[in-house]
Amino acid sequence: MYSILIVEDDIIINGGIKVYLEKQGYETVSVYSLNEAREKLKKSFSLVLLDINLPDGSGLELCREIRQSSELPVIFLTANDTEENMIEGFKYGCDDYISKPFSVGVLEQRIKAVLRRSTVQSGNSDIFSYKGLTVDFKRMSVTNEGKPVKLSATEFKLLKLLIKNKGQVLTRSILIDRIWDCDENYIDENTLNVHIRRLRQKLEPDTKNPQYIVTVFGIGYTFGE
Amino acid sequence: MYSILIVEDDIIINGGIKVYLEKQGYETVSVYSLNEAREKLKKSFSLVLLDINLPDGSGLELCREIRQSSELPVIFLTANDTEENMIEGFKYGCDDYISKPFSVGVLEQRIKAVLRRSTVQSGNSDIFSYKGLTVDFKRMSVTNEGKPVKLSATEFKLLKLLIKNKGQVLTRSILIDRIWDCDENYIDENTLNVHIRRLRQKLEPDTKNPQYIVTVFGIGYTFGE
DNA sequence: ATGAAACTAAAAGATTATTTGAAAAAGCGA
DNA sequence: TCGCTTTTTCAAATAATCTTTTAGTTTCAT
Repeated sequence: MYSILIVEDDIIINGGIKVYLEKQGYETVSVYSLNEAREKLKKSFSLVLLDINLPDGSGLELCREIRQSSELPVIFLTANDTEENMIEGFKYGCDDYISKPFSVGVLEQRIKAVLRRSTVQSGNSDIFSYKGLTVDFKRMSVTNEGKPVKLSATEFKLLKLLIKNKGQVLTRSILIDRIWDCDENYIDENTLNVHIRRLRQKLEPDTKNPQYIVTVFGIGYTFGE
Repeated sequence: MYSILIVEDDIIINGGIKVYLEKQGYETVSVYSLNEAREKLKKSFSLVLLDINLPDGSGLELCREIRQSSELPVIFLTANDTEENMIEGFKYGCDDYISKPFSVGVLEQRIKAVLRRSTVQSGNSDIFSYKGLTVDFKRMSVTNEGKPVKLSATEFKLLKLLIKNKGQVLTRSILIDRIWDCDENYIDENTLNVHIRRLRQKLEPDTKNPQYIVTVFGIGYTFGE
């Protein structure tokens, strides 16, 4: 369950976003000023929607404060080009911005995308799990549907690379580069394919329909989805 | 922190640029040939300074390769009018060129300008959305009305090209040039039509009335409106 | 109404992935 | 170190998927 803080002084817009997002299954909290936002931010959220122009200051300010202590994703709501330029100029680490007026559908897409990215980044934890698969990077152990799985060093490296870049498609050449320390004497692409195959045999319940290691035809592989 | 790849076979010039830019706070990597550049480009850079005449080929060649997968800004270093003319035919949104001999100060100004332009133009994120369509260029994923859509490599390339040039009409010959490595053995225009058709089948709610990929009769295609 | 341009559908052609098996290399314990 | 096991690599056959061509149909501008 994701929780979203909506910081927007326009009551109509704020309410509109709130109603829509809640209908989509998000938890939301609406505030209308920087100070209220600061207060609420003592609790934790998955994401902040942040207006730039607020009655008691600029959203940019708040974004900077947030960045000082966390990686909480921020999406700015901008009213015009000037504000967009401000964002560019300030280079505050915002994750995205969206220009008013916007359709709630588009907003939701952006939110999803940002959340997806941010949960990927949180992949610096030592233990990863997805569906029946659990990988402990520190202990280098993998379990699938509760059962331990033995992987070779290369297989583990490959799986780790895919997981750490979950959501992104990794081309074969990138995978090869990263697994076989850059410019080792040339490695055949098929070698990679074979390693993928063995990983699949060990992990996938149905090899013909992989849910973990997915082929992107003509490009490479990606984890999940 | 910006990182700049310097591709220039003249050791003196290359070194001079490197020293100056590093003093200005840029990270730089120097290479002296196309092949070295290709190797380094597996890592990411903010900008490429690219000589035209290189021992193992033309910088234009490399630029084209870069363009196939990204909008990484390129500034050409040209030695004479002939080279400048060659570039004109080549130019793309975020490219620029500078004629030798140049002062490093001028070079830095250009670099700043290009970087500014590229971060503004390339927009706020890798995510594009319009009506029900969302394209995540980094993830290479597309969703339509919330549902994921699987595109082939060519289809994705085509869609990306149209979206990145939203607002202008792309002629068939330009599309073909950019998608099929320029002077591949001649590609039939109908091939392109067929790819467009498949994209439409996958994306358009009503194929007869396309809202995303719009035909401009007698000329080519354009994205949206 | 006409010819040129664009679209469609389906088959042929070309690429790219997967699978398999076997040889080479690397690890490992005695 | 030797022989054994495991892992990795490569090559070739098969399978899956994508691309291009062809040919017929529709749409468009004049």
